[in-house]
Amino acid sequence: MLQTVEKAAQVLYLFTPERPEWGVSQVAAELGLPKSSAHAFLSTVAEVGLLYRLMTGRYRLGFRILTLSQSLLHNTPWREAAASEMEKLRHATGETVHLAVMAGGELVSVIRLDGTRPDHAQISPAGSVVPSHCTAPGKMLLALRPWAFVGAVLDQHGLEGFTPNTIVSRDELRSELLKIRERGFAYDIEEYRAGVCCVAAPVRNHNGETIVALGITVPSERFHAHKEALREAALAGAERISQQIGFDPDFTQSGRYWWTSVEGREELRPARPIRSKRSKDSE
Amino acid sequence: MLQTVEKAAQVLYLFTPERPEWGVSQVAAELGLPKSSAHAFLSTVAEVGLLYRLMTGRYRLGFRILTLSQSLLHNTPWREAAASEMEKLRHATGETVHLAVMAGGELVSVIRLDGTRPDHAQISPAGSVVPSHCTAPGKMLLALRPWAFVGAVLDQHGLEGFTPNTIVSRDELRSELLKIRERGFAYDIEEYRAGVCCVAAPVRNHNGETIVALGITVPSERFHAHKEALREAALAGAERISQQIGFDPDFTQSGRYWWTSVEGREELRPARPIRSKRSKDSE
DNA sequence: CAAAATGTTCGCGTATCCTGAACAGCAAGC
DNA sequence: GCTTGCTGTTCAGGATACGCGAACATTTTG
Repeated sequence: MLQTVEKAAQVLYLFTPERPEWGVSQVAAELGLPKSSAHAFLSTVAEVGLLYRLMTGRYRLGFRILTLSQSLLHNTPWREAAASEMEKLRHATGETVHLAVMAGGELVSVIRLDGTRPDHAQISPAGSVVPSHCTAPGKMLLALRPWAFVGAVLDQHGLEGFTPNTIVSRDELRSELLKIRERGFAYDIEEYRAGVCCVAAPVRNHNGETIVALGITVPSERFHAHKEALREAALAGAERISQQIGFDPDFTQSGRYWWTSVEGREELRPARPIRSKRSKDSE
Repeated sequence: MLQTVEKAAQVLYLFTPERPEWGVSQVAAELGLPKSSAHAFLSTVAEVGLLYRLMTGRYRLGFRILTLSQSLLHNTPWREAAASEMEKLRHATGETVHLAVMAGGELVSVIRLDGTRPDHAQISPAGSVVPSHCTAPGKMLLALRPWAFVGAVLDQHGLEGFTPNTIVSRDELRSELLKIRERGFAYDIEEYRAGVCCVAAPVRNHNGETIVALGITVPSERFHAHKEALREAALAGAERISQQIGFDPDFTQSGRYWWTSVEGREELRPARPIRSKRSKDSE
């Protein structure tokens, strides 16, 4: 709903570190809009301060972003607690440790700690957006959401293939998610980047809901040599974080459909009774 | 234009560190919208990841903000150069030094360095939004914009009074801005916070345009005792920063109306010839 | 100097958003 | 307990505001 706002967000999200500057025509071409519409969007978003207009008529992100960012970090105290636990995990394993949440159907990295080994896995920095269907934390978080949600995400972002191992079939992904849900952890065996694997474990709050996922990312050879140990480390780490921050009231964030199940039978216990019984678990 | 997007931004800006959580009814009451409209806005903005929906139906900022913030900081290299110069200034004066830009008609603090003296002036942290009509950097930036822009800003945000010294009359503000423009610096004599004064100087790029302002904020007694010295320090500091970062191409940010003048006669030289001759210097 | 690109403006038609009223859960209230 | 206020949510009709295409102004390319 409110497609105008959705499109404005799309425009905003075009501004990445790799491509920080956009003009009207470029935006129009990229999003398939008429130039005049692109102009209206850029102009309006700039007017409210989220973009800044250069003299040339091109645009960059505006400093009002900084304000929102401050507000966000200020009321996310659990970040620090999680970071300190993750530091221990990095020290123990020497590998790259990261924490991610889902936002807007994609995976956003919240904390990244690079491994201490010289050949630690390189992953994208905190704040990055990565697809959810081909990363361990992404699949972990998808697995604990109802299929209706997963379907909506896939409709919107598709199942892009990055390596030969990437799951690009909906059915295959579905059974993978069911398996992950049952086991309680997720693997990514070179599904996003060749030569890089990852294990992810869910961080739960006191209601058993999973909002964020912890991942340990490791170069393939070493990953396969210590698969079980890494998995246990991830699970234990996620568990410790859960205990530390699970009762933080700020941590009860959730999407629209937390409690419903993947299959339709197996059901997650919600914190409070379900209110609307929107059982159109379509597709 | 695009009032839908504007309202969505208004909704987003409600989420401050002091008030990080909002429900549908609260937003509706605050912005004077029907509940259903507030619902649509919150719901849509959450869908794109800029907000996050709690289980209770209340909302918080979403982590997609983090992504934008990363992009912004990544392509704002002049922050570091400015910060190092400001550090020198803090060391020399012992006072609180800050740097601010205008975004969405209000003043956004980009860098804040607390003074080293035990009784240094306390100001709001980086990322904060403060009014522009009653702060020294705000008035400095307004003064270098055409009156049409100033008028639009005042129409939108009004002239709220914070202390007996706050300028609340449009005419009075106008002559104040003209004076500031002529002199090249701005004072704030307890116009925003009682007992606190500030001097601001413009940071210019190589075209002579002013995008950011440097401020030194000081408790009133000490301010009046060293008024001229502080002013010179601010001007010199701003000048050094200008020379360091003035040629950074990222620093040529500008609004819609940079070049036109306050009065209609006196004219700022633009980098490139003026294109649109929108001379509706209304009001 | 010509030509293709840019950002910008304007007006019309229609799709989209805004609204108000009704619904469903929840938390207190005599 | 049942009721009264409060949440968030849904729906459908009517009016507004958005999106489009064409034309303009300017700059950069050839």
